[in-house]
Amino acid sequence: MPELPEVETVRRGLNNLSLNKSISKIASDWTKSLPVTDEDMAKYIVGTKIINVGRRGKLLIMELNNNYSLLVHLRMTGQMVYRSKSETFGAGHPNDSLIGKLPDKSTRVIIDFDDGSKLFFNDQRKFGWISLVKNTEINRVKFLRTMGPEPLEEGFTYKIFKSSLKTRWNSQIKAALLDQHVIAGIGNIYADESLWMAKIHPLTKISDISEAKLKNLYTSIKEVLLLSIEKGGSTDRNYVNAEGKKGSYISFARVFRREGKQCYRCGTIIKKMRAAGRGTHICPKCQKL
DNA sequence: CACTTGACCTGTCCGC
DNA sequence: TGCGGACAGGTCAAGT
Repeated sequence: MPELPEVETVRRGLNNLSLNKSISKIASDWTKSLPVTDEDMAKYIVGTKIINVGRRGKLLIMELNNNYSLLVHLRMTGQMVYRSKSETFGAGHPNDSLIGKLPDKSTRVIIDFDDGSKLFFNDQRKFGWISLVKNTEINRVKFLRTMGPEPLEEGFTYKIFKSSLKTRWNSQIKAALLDQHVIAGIGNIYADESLWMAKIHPLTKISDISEAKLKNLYTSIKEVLLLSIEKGGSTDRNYVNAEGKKGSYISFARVFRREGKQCYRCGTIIKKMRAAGRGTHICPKCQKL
């Protein structure tokens, strides 16, 4: 689920809610969700505070005040939800809250703060994880070391975009967009959205894409990601922000999950197909191979 | 090298 | 209502 806009929304929420509170406890009932020994938890996590939450691609980086960090990957169904001491149910209007009382059956990790508030890592499918890393070692984490450029950073020029794509010049464009080594943070939703916007068929070989269309794609990626952040991300199924609320981008989506409906540009019926092994949505008229 | 498949998990939906 | 299979937003390893 969570791609760059969703992870960025969670990051912002956690930065507002969870900083500078002393961690009194951290516990998990599923080892793979928190591959940290009890000794290391006691030594490096308990008693520390989160002083900043950063992001690289789809990875959250929660910096502690002891030169260690917790890396959080939400994968498909992960959630990081903060609850103050008095909150049992989600804050705000019930319509934008997806989850109720916590912990629930998908809660994998609970972080307790000394003011009685808690941070819940929920993850239905158990693919996500929270790991502990010394700050000086972060750059050596392979996943981070080999990650492609951040599409919303200033340094992400068209030139960088193109040279990054050159590493997979003979690949299909959608497969390359999903590859975190090429560009960080794009997943199935925003790959479909940006390809629709740039009028490129997902199976097109990159070397066959015209310079003009490639430039459109570069612009489209940034536009789509920025719009989604503005809408608080996409809640297709499980995704919620740090307050447990849904994002609204999905109702603005141009093609994703719009199978059988009309293309907003030309009225043609949106088709679902497979590309890069994933469900893929296209307008057959706008996006020709 | 590029692409596909399977694995990691749980839950939901659809057809019979 | 029950059951089997397909599918779900991510990533990696192994196979073709």
